[in-house]
Amino acid sequence: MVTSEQVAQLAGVSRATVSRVLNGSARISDDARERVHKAIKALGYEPNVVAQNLARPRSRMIALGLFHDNEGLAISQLGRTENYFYIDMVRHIDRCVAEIGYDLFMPSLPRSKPESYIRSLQARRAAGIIMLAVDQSDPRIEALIQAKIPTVFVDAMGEGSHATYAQSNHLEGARQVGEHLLALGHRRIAFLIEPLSNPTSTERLLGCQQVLARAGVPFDPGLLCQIEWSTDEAYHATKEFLSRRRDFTAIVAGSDMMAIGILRALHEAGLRVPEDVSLTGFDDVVLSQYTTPPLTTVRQDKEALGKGAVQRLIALIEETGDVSPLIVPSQLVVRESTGPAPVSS
Amino acid sequence: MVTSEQVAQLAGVSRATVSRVLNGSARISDDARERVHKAIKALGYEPNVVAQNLARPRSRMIALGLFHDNEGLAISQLGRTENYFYIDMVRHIDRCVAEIGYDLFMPSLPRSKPESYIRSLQARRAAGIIMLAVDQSDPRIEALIQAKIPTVFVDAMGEGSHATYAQSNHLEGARQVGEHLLALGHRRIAFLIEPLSNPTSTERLLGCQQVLARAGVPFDPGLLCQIEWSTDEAYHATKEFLSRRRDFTAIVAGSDMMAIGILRALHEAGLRVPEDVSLTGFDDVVLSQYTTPPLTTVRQDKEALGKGAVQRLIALIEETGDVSPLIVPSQLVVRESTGPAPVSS
DNA sequence: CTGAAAGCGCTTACAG
DNA sequence: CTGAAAGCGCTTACAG
Repeated sequence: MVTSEQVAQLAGVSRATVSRVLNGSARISDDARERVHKAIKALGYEPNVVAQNLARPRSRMIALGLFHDNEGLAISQLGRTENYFYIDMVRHIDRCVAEIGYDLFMPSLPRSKPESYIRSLQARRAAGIIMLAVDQSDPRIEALIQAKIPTVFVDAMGEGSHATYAQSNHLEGARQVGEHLLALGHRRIAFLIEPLSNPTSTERLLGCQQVLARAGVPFDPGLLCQIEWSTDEAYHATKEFLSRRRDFTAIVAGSDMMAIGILRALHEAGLRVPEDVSLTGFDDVVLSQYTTPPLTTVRQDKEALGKGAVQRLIALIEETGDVSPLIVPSQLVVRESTGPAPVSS
Repeated sequence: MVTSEQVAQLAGVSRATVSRVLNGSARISDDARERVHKAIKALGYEPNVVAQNLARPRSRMIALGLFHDNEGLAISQLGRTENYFYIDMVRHIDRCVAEIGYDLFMPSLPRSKPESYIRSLQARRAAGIIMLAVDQSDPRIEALIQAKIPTVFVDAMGEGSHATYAQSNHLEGARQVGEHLLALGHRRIAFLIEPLSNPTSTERLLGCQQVLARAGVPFDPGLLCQIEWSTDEAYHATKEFLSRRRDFTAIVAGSDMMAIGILRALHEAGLRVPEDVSLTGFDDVVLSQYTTPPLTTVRQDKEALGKGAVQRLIALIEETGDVSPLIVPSQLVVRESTGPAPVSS
C-alpha cells in the first residue's frame, strides 16, 4: 500500500503538506499543491481511512442502526419483511452519505445493554448515527440522547441537544385513507396494525379514527387487532381474526408488507378484494404495485426522508444548520384494492 | 472514552499486558489476568476497534460487495428488487461474521475503475471480501483475484490463490423445474430470464434445456427472452413479449422477483395462472409464498450459502481450512403457480 | 510472564 | 506557506 510518506518524498514535501492538500487546507502554495497532486496520481495513492479516522478529532463514519426486538445486527434486521420499507429509504441515505464524503456503516453489535451499545458505537468512532427505530420504548433511544452522540431518529421521536428526528406525516396520510374509505361508503372498518408501542402505528390509527369520528362513524374496538408486523405474522393473525369476525367491509393494514400477508389470508378465505372487502396499506413499497390486486396505499417520500435525515445529522455533527424535526408530507395512492362498500352484508 | 492506558493504571500493569489479556495471549499470570478483567469491568472499557484495525497486521473487518451495473454503493444495490434474494442471504452472513468477532461492512465506493476499487478496499483495511456478483464479465472480479485480496465470490466463478466461490447448484435446480413442467405435460415453454452474462442465468437455462432435449422436446429460440431482472423490467418486458407470442403453456422466470412482475403482466393480459399458463421462479424469496397464486420455485439454501461463504473466507484469510468451491444443493418447491398444460391451445 | 519501545498511517497545533 | 513533532489508541516483536 502506498502511504502519504511516499507521496511526500516524490513531491519533495513533508507528510504534513500532503495531508493539507488532501484536506483542502487554505494556505498551500500552488506549486506545492500541484507537485503533490502529481505524485498522488503517479503513485495511485489513496489515504488510509482507518488511520484518518483515528487521527482526526472527529471521524467521517456514519452509523446506521435499526432497533428491532433488542437486536443489534442492523443488516440482519433490514432483511426482515417488516423493514422492507426502510431498505428503500436506506438507498437514498447511502447515496447521500457517499456524496458528502462520509462512509456509512451498519454496526453488527451483539445483543446487549444500552450502555454497552453506546460504548460499541464510540469504540467504532461513529461521528453520528441514523437510527431507524420501531419501538419508542427502546432504552437505547434515551441512552443515545444522554450520551450526546449526534443522532437522527427515523420514526421515533427522540430529541435532545444532539438529537432530532425525521418522519413522514403519518397522521395526515392516515386521514386520507379514512376519507377515501368513507367516500367509498365503508362504515365498518377493521384495523390490523402493529402494536401501538410503535408510534408510527399509533399515528396511523389516530388519523383514521379522527376522520371516522367526525363523520359520526362509531369505533368498534373489536375490529382493532394489534399484530406483529411481518408478512408472515400478518397472514397468520388475519386467518385467526377471520375465524372470529367478518362483519366489516374494509381493512386498514398497518403497512404494505402486512397487507401482502393479509391479502393471502383473504384469498384463502374466499373473500375477494375489493369486491367483498377493501384493503389499504401504508408506505408504498416497491412491491405494492405488484400485488393482486395492486394495493391502495399511502406513499412515503423516501428520498425526502433519507436526504433530510442525512442533512440534519451533518448539521448536528458540525453544529451548524437546521436541526428541527423533519415532517415529510405523505400522499394517498389509489390503486385497485379499494372499491365501493358492498351494499348487502 | 476510556482507553487501555486507564485500564492498565487501575490494574497496575502495562498497556501491553492489557492488550495481551484482551487478545487471549497465552503467557499471562492468573493474577494479572484477573486484575485486568476487574479493571475492564469497573471502567466499562471497550477497545477502540479503529485503533486495533490500524495496529494489527491484519484487520478484523470483512467487506461485503455487490457488483451491479458498475455501481459501488453496495447497500443501495441491495435494495433493488433484483437483489432481494441476497438480502435474505446477507442476514446469515451478518450473523455468522458477528459470531466470529469480525465486523461486516458494506463499503459505499463511488463508481470507479477496478484498480481504484481495489485501492479503496485496501484503504479501508478489509481483511477480505464477500462479493455478490451478478455479471461474470465485471472487471473487478479479475482485479480482486490479481490483487490477492482474500475473496469469496457468490454466483460468480472466481478462483485464485486467495479466491474461491460459493453458489447453489443452479443446474440441478433447473433440471427439477424442467422435469416438473414436463411431467405436467408442458412442451412449449417460454424462458424470461436475465441476460446470459450472468452465469446463474446461463446455468438455469441450461438445466431446463438438458431435460427438455432428453425428452425430445425441440427448443424454440423465439421463446427465449433475455430481459433485465428487476420486477419492473420483467413486467414491462413481459407485456411486450405477450404482444408478440402467446403460443406457450408455461413460463420459466429467471427469478422469483422477475416472476412477480411477470405475474402482473399475465393478469393484465387476462391469462390465468396456472389454468392458462404455468409459471415458475427461482430462489424462493420470502415473498414467493405470498404471490397470487403462491409461486412454484427452486429454493436456495440461504443459510448454507451464507455460512459457507464466511467459513471459506476465514479459511482464505487465515490460510488454513477448506477453500474449495462450495456448491449447495437446491430444491424444487411446488406451490400453486404450476398445473397441467391446457389440452387445447 | 511482563514492560519499554517502536510502529500502524494519518492529522494538527506549534513554530518559524 | 511549510516542516518537525506529538498524538490518535492500539499491538507486537524485543529484551529481560
